[in-house]
Amino acid sequence: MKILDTLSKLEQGVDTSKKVKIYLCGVTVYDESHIGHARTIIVFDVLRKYLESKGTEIEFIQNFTDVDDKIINRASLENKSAEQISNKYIENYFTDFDGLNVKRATNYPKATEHISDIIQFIEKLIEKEMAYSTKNGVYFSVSKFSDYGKLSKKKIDELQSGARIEIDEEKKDPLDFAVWKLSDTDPTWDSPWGKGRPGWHIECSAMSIKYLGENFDIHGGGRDLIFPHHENEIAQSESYTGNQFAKIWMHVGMVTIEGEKMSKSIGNVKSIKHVIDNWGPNIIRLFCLSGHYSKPIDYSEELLKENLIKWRQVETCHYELIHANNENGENIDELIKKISNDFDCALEDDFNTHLALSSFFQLVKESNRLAADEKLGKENVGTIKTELKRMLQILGLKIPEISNQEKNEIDELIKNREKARTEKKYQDADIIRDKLNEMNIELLDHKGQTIWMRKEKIKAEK
RNA sequence: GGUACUCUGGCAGAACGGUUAUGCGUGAGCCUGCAAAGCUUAUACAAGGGGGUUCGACUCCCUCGGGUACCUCCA
Repeated sequence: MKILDTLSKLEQGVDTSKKVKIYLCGVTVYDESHIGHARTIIVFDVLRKYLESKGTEIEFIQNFTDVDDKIINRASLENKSAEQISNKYIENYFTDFDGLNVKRATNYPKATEHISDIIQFIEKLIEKEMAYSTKNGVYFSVSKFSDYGKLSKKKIDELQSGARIEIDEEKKDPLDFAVWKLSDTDPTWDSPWGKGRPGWHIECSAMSIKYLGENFDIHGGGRDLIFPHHENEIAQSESYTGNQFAKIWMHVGMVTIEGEKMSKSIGNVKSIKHVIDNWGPNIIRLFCLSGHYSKPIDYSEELLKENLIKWRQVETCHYELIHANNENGENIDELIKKISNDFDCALEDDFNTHLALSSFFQLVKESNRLAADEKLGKENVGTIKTELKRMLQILGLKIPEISNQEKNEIDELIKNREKARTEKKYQDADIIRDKLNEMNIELLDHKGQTIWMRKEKIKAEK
């Protein structure tokens, strides 16, 4: 598999013959997760599911930033401890992402649980004279790291002319950033430099190296993290180890809302709760995968609706396959093989989920075409089913299960409707159909048989 | 202002230096007792503006313009 690396700007191969180690910068737990978080996390979810489906072992580490001024502010605002706030939003995170059918990471390390690792990390930076302490805290000395700016393609002298740099007389250079902040406001920890808390970037350096080693395969996150977060991580980590940090930097584009950027001040932040409630997990996942991961994607009713229609086709396909029993099926093994191969090739080539989705929908269309032509024979159903199942699994899409009891009930009602129809009692037949509709069951009248489909209820559809 | 990314038909979104993307939408048809769903078929002949390289550019280069993100410990 090849991934376009932000640092080298080249497509770099991922060695999938051995365990692949991935570190994803997760969320700062001070508020609800939104559709932007969902996109990044879903992209990485599909990446790992694809690699796992190929038999590659994945170690997937995703952090929670649970020390941050935003958390502290929120805590004082709500009269709670920082821990209460972060715990609340961690719990919230899992509710949201379980709801989106995201597989849990191997581990979710938290900054607060790695303070000693962080202190040890900082000590070594000081020892190497890459960091120094002042009366405000410990700072990383940017000028000592000659490659500073290599990820974000920024030049140090240009950065210095930036207007928003805080004036801190204690710092040797305005670009230097805190790795340890001295503070008396909780939460605080003791350190060789005094009571305080870690800076923002240091946790990811310390934790990624702790769990994945000095030189792991993929480091990911949203594009907005390139600077300063990932730039600083590189500076700290490579100073610490003396080696190359992540092999590949993979950054996911932003989600805009109806063409505008998503921001609290505009008030257009779409929480995951909101989007799941309105569209359900499958459509959100399709939406998040509908563009190339590196490019921005625009959240709009129109696009969501388009994905809804596509999802309906998938549902139809699934139920047609369940009921398929035509006598003379068409052999399409070769075609399925090609679609399957195209799907994989798309993902292998810089993880192009949009192209992979077109293969997926091609499979769905092909299957639905055969069903319409009554050529969905018992022999070819197996091939399609297997392939569909494989793709659904990788994409993290799920068609809800139905209990046998419910199935029997449905079959019974359909039988009654068929009876009414043959007797031309159409009013009676329609009453039964309406009743089934209320159970979210739609009927499909084929020539020989009526089949039923449980369509996911989508609030936004009405 | 700087840096990065980006700009393809009504919308979304690909490939490729010379050939139809594809999907949604829209029109027509099939199926149906009627619907719904599904299927078939038709439809866009597009490349932000301007230059250049080339026999030929959507694809390479320059330039102008639009968009998005970031520009530091924190609004």
